[in-house]
Amino acid sequence: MLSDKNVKLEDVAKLAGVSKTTVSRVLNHRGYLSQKTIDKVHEAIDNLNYRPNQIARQLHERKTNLVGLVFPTMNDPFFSQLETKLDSQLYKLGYKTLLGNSQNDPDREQNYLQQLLNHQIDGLIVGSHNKGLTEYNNLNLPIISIERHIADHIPVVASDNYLGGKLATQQLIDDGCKHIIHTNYPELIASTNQLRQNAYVDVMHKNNLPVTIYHIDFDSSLEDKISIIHQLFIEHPEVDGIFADNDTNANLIMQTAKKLGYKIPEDLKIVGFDGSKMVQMFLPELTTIQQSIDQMAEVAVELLEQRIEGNTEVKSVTLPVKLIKGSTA
Amino acid sequence: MLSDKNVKLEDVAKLAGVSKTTVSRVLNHRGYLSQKTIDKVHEAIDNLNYRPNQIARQLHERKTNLVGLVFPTMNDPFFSQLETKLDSQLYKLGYKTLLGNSQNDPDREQNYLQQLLNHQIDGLIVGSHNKGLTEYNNLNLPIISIERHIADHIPVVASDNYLGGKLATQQLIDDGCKHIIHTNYPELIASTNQLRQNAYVDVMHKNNLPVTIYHIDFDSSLEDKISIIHQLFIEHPEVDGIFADNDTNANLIMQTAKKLGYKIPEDLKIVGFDGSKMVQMFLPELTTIQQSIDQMAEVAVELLEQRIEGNTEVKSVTLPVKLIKGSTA
DNA sequence: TATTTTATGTCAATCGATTGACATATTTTT
DNA sequence: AAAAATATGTCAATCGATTGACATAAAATA
Repeated sequence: MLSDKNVKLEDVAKLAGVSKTTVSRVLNHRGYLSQKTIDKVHEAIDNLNYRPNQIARQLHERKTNLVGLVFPTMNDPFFSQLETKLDSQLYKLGYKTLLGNSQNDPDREQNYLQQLLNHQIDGLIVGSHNKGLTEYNNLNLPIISIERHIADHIPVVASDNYLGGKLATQQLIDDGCKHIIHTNYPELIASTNQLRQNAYVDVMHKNNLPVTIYHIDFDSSLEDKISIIHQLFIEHPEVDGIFADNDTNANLIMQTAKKLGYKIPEDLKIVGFDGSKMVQMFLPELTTIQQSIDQMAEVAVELLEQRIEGNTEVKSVTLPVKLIKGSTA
Repeated sequence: MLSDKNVKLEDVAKLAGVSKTTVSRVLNHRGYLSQKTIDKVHEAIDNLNYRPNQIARQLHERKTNLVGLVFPTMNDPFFSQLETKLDSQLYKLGYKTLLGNSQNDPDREQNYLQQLLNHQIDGLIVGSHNKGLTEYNNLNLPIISIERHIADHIPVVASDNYLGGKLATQQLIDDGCKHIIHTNYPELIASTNQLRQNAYVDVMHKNNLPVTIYHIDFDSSLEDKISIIHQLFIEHPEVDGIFADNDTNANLIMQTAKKLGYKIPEDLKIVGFDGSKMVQMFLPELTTIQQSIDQMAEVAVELLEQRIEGNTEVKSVTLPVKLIKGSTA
């Protein structure tokens, strides 16, 4: 078996009977070259199974074609769809994806970030939830954020969360619900989830309905989430509508409600948020606010590319949402 | 804002008033050093926000600490859980993850593979479904495969698929099913899915029951999958049990069956395969064969590490499965 | 005081590919 | 035949960090 790793440009040159410079010219299509030489060199490359060492090339060009992705997890319908699409879009532009899933652990996120930077990534797409990481502020690196405000100069790609919250709440009201509860994260400062909640509060107020919010931490265990949901039903047996901040929680709420004897949608109506492909597949009955997840990825990569190209005037982008009508509301 | 990208070791040396060698010694803890110098250097590093260029370091050490993952997609419960855990385990060993999701497109997989190799990855973990890619055979690179046979010398980490198929089929038989259909991929040559099917066939034969298999391509569209499932019910209205080769298909089968008026489990019993966390969450009622997905990732990373360390005697590993009893069978 | 040990510096090579400057052949075109 | 275009080579520097060889101090120990 030929060992690729140790074959270098020089070996190709030797075998083809030409100079290093000529091989480099063939590889990079520069200068004058005869067809004969080009063929000879390619033949040698094939014979030796030569592969140019990107590391050496990158060192010279000071560009790695590596983009880091920093997200809390991949094992979630929303993030897995998003990262899949990001990877796919980056691939089209010739970038490779370096993972940095932080599991929402701040230490780990910071550490990941350091490592990604050490790897000389050309850019970064961030969608992690951690608060208080100031590292991002001082980076001299193209960054795009998804659904999260990081720093003033970092463009954000986000859904029209306020509209989403409005649509969800209004749907429940139109369905005749009087006691509508909203679930969301406990810490919303930097998250665009705040807008979903704001819309809920505004619409409820406008309709003179009572506002009730339960906090479900994104990172807490399944058991803890279910326990909070149980508590919700115990403390508010009158609830007849729930607007969950994401589909995963909507699902848990549905399952818990069914166990407690609620009939959906007769006794209780539910609207989720996200509308990922996976949830559409496993839970098509869920009425939800669908984000344009794939489009978010497309736009994020476009913006990042612009930043990498040196454009400093990159603006944040808001994307449309739409209500997907299932049978739960 | 201090620009990190352009700060190099030499700048640190200059600011600290020491030589490049001394800075390098501080960074790599080599040779004799006074505390005073160490402090001075660290201070300069902090002031300049210096970060050693990994590319340069890697070029010298000929090690990148990068591991490539080649899988068909991330937007799938099984693969997303697997890749999440792989990333997490690799992280613990100091490796970063370079993504290569092929969408099961052979050209793309080959291209990805080339690019990963160009990036001088230290190792590769493969779980893609593509057949006929001979590239893997000639690579002088540590590779571990997951649930797929690639080449004789490449260790495979896989579940006890035969046992899984046996448990699933037996469960349906124990439930009194007489007309049990199995769904699986059309091309099983390299896939360990073959064993699930073999077990089904064996158990059915032993019980003198008729064998019926439908092929659902992993990569075909949702519509095509559903269409095949529809056809299944049209051609075999007598079916009373289905053993699906994965939970995603089991889900589609359930949904289609319900639409056609089947009651589950009264009229039709279903057993899936995979038992990922996400499916457990969204479809807890599904009876399924659970693979030890997290453990697969753990073992794969362990084996890869051994290969990277130079151990050429790395053996394939088979992991246990267990039947998770839901309400569908 | 003589001898180690500790602390730091200088210098150059290395990792592998790229590139600019320059030289020297061939061809091809006027 | 002269001028221009084409084809290749040599050489050295560069990208940034690492390292070995060697030199030279200063501090600690015998």
